[in-house]
Amino acid sequence: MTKTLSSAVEDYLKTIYNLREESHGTEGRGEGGITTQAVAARLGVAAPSATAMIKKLAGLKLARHTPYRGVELSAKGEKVALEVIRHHRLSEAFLTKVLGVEWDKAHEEAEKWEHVLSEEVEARMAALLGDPTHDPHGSPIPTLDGQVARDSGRPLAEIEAGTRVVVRRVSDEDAPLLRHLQKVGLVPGAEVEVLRAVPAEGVIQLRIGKQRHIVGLAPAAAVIVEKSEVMSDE
Amino acid sequence: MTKTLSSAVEDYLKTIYNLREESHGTEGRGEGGITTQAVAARLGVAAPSATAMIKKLAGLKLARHTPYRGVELSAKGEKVALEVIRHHRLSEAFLTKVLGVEWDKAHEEAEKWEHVLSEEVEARMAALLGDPTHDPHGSPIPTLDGQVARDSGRPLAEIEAGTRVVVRRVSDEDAPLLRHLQKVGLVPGAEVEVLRAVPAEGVIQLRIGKQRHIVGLAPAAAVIVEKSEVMSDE
DNA sequence: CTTGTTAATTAGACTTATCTAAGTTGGGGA
DNA sequence: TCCCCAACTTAGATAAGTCTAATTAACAAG
Repeated sequence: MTKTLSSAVEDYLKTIYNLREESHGTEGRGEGGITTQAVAARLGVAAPSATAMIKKLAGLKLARHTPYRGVELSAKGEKVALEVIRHHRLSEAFLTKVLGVEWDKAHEEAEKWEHVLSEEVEARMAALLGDPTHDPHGSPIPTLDGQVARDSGRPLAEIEAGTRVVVRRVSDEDAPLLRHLQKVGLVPGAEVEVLRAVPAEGVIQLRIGKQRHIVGLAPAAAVIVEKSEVMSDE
Repeated sequence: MTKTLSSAVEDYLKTIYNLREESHGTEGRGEGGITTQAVAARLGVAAPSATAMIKKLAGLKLARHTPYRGVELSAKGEKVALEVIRHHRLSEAFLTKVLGVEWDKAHEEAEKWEHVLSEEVEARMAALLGDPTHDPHGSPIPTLDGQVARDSGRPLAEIEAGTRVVVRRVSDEDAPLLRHLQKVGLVPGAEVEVLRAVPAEGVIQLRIGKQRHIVGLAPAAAVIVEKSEVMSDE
């Protein structure tokens, strides 16, 4: 019944899930769901490859496909996607916390680990880490039964000047970007004040901790923050 | 230059290397090297699949192939094989020591891990484990520069009655066998006395530690032991 | 309501690794 | 020496996943 799925299938499911999450601020979605080209671009494959795989996923009842309209995961597909994402994020946490791998390298390593973790090893990793709820980049780790903490927050790039915020999570896709963010201190938990936005230059001025930094809008869009008026429980 | 090799290629190289090691007590070797069918059998593939891959390895200069005569690794092929085996045995050690995975399950997990470990993660695992020289089954872990401690020893099945030996290593291929060996205490380091061989019944009587056991010749062939007259340095 | 552009799909080919079925080859036994 | 058989290789097919080139669909702009 639980036939083993190929890594390729797992990668597509994960990608479609992630794109759906991200696109709640619209982009890359038709009404049917996620765009073929968005999937292809994220995975670095040609569009026809994505079409072919999407049709395969539909055949496996892991997704629904409306030709020319987009793709959407079925409940079954979402379940598999969440398992893969759990493996990925647990691996990232394990790689950084236990093995001391750098932040920016953990993602690509986890990209490989996520496909080879048995349920048993996954459970042991989780236990060893104390059942973490978030990975090192601040993304929530789905639970065994598929629950995902849905964090609120907005991209740092959209915050009005004069606001004080705290960093919740950063995108883990881009290693050079990640190194930059780490260097300036834009890591989960950091306290930040938006001093001034300079749209003409495409940059914003920030106070990060006690330091002042100027960062571009692109990196700032990859940083999800939350207002820090109320001293929250963290 | 260092083009990435497929898992399949890595598996064949590892298998040819392992068969060569084991066949120093002859079997499965033609003079040219390792037999096609030995490779096919070990990997669980049909003979033509092995032929095809062996020809591919020869084309990649990873092995020499004399048709109808057998295959032998080149220096380059052996180097790759040793890297894969290092990954495999480090993973076994890591899985049992750090994650607490059972002896008999570690092998199949490592079978997957060996193909996804980056050099960096490998190094960190090795450091965390204190640069172990042997895996949990007693097999030597090749060093980074390709040195392998060549342990002496003979199969327990061939030891004369009345001899006292110490277990050096056991084959890691077969999980049920491994569980059996663990149950009776035939693990690396165990002290054993061969009490009597009963060839007619295909069994031998042993004293393992303070317990007496009767084990079959098949399991006994998978256990490599060394005479323990001289109290060695371990 | 036609048209043009962009996205999506189909068509057809290639790669890797596998299989079964059908030849070959090498070496031992009569 | 000849023959036979097991082992090996060749031939041809299949399955996954990818690609480029060509076609088709959606839809916004005239």
